[in-house]
Amino acid sequence: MKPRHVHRSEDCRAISDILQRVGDKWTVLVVGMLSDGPMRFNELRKAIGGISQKMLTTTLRGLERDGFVTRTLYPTIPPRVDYELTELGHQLQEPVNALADWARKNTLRINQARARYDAAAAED
Amino acid sequence: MKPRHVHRSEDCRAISDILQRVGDKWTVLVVGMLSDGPMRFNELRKAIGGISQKMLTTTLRGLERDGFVTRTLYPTIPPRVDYELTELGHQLQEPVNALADWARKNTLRINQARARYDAAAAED
DNA sequence: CAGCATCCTCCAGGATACTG
DNA sequence: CAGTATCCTGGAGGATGCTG
Repeated sequence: MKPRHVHRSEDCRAISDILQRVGDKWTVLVVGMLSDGPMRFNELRKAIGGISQKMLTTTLRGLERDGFVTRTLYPTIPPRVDYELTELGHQLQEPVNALADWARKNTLRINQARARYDAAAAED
Repeated sequence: MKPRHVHRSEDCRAISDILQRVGDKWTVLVVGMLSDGPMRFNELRKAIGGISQKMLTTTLRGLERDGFVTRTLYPTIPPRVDYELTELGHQLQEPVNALADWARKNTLRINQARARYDAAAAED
């Protein structure tokens, strides 16, 4: 008696939750950048490009809170802080990359659908 | 010479885009509900529960525009409108479900990490 | 029934300035 | 260098009322 599908409302809400967690503007960018190894704050900032310092801090704190990233402070002068993916953080990348692959493969179809829809909407 | 990883900024932005597209509050709920077959507007509304009529409309229009859903109007009185997943819409579910599975498996670890983080933050 | 129009609230996220 | 503190804006999303 396996559950028929994933369509029960509660299940879908759990899905929605994680997608929203990971679907904000910067989270996957940050995680992606960290997948090769630890990085420092401003190193991340430069590598990502376009992220405000406030949002980088916020995003990193969130990732740290959820156990995706560790923060290591070296109390030198000037201070140095390394961010590194945890095991959980690395695992997260697999399903995210699966979605990314799908996205890459279907970007064209989606854009075509959009163009068609917009053209149809414009002609009346 | 395969691309080393998916960490190029542009790639990650594409990922981020699709995740934001699908990571809004209602999209996956609607898609999930439609995966068994076509549904009418208010049928969806009731099944999902908690969604405002405005957001259901908005979400469905977005899904239609991107080619994930078709809208069929039966000009009866009163009118009847069926929404149905396209092939593309069905395909989308696979990677989304993969992420959902991951989320289900790791919800406990995440919640534990959060509890730990919050406890540590509270004690000073 | 399946919506559009309108108004309102809240917060993600940016800009800027300051600090240990 | 790696942040915190403030202020501000746009847009996601809800509530309500009206209509073909």
